[in-house]
Amino acid sequence: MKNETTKERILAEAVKLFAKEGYEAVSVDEIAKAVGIKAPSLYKHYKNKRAIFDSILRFMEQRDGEQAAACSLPEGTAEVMPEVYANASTEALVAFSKQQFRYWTEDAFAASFRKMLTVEQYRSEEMNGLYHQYLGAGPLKYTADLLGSEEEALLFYGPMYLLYSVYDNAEDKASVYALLDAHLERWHR
Amino acid sequence: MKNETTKERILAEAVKLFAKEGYEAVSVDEIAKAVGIKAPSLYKHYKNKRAIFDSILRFMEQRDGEQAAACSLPEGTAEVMPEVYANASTEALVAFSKQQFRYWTEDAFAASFRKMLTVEQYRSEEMNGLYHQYLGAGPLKYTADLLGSEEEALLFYGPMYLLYSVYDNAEDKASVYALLDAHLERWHR
DNA sequence: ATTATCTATAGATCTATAGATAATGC
DNA sequence: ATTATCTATAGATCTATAGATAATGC
Repeated sequence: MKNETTKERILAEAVKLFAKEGYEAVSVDEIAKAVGIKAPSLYKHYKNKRAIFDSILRFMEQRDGEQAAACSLPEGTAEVMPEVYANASTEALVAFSKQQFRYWTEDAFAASFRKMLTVEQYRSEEMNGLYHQYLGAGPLKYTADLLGSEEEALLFYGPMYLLYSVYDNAEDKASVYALLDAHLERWHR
Repeated sequence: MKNETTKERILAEAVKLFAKEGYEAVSVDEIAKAVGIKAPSLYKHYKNKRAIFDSILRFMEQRDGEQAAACSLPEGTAEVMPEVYANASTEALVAFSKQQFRYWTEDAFAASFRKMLTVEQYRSEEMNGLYHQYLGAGPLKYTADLLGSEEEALLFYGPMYLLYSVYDNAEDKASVYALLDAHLERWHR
């Protein structure tokens, strides 16, 4: 693969630590140790600890934009573009959901980011907003718009949302993917 | 109501702060301020900061035991007492689930405790275990035992689990209870 | 007389900076 | 010559204790 820069390694180690312990509980010394440098060296790459956190948010924002573009699903909300939503098939929703689940579980950065948002969600309005945008009310609303029913959306996305938690705790990850597939099967027949 | 002791007030304020910020991010000074005393006074009631946290866990453990006893639902697992599980009706599951949801949202201590476990779940094996016991794999397994199907259990509990998150973020709490009721309706007809 | 609170503070830890030294690029 | 790292450390904050003072119970 590509040679990661120190700046990138800091981001990767920081998001892992923030996911496990929460932003405040992680010291810059811990991050530095994980990267294999001394704490003051971090400050050559980031202005301060908060700048590392902010970079994680911006990095994810960028990646999310790229991914949405790559899988050609409508961005924006139903209000903005109702005709696109009306035309999207349930098949597409199933395929998209499966991909999203794999992304939030298998992609190391995304998985850490998801946990980080989970543990930071109550600390500020901003974090609450991002949590729901990426993982909570956001996907639920998106699903409701496509399925045309909030109750159906709950039945569709609720189990997926719970499976993230099951996945994180599962020894046998394959069995969780099997459960997800069985669940999603219900919607394309 | 009863006159709360300072020791109880400390517990109540601490769980609120731990829920919002996470254990490590909360200083004993913050807890003391919330209670309306100076930090050193806390140490007359608890040996140290960790003892406050531990008391929260023990208090919840006790309350959970009491509640389980009060609503006469089988404790223990299906392996231990399969005949009891087999006889329990889906009606009872619906009623119990509705009660559980109200407990974890309306009861101030339980709601804070739920959030606290959410933000502490990745920090240690113990916290991961408690999170799943109270909110994740525990209720899911319990439901699967009663419904006799893991997939059905996902459909039943997944939406409930997601609604906790929706509830926390909702301005109109009543609409969330309406959604929950509509969801649970599916299982008793 | 005992218990709860306070002020003052020790000792640890944490963020960030200053300035020296080593590594890298022209 | 510039950039990345290091050591040393200032200054802030945090947990916990010591000892004085106020409040409460017999």
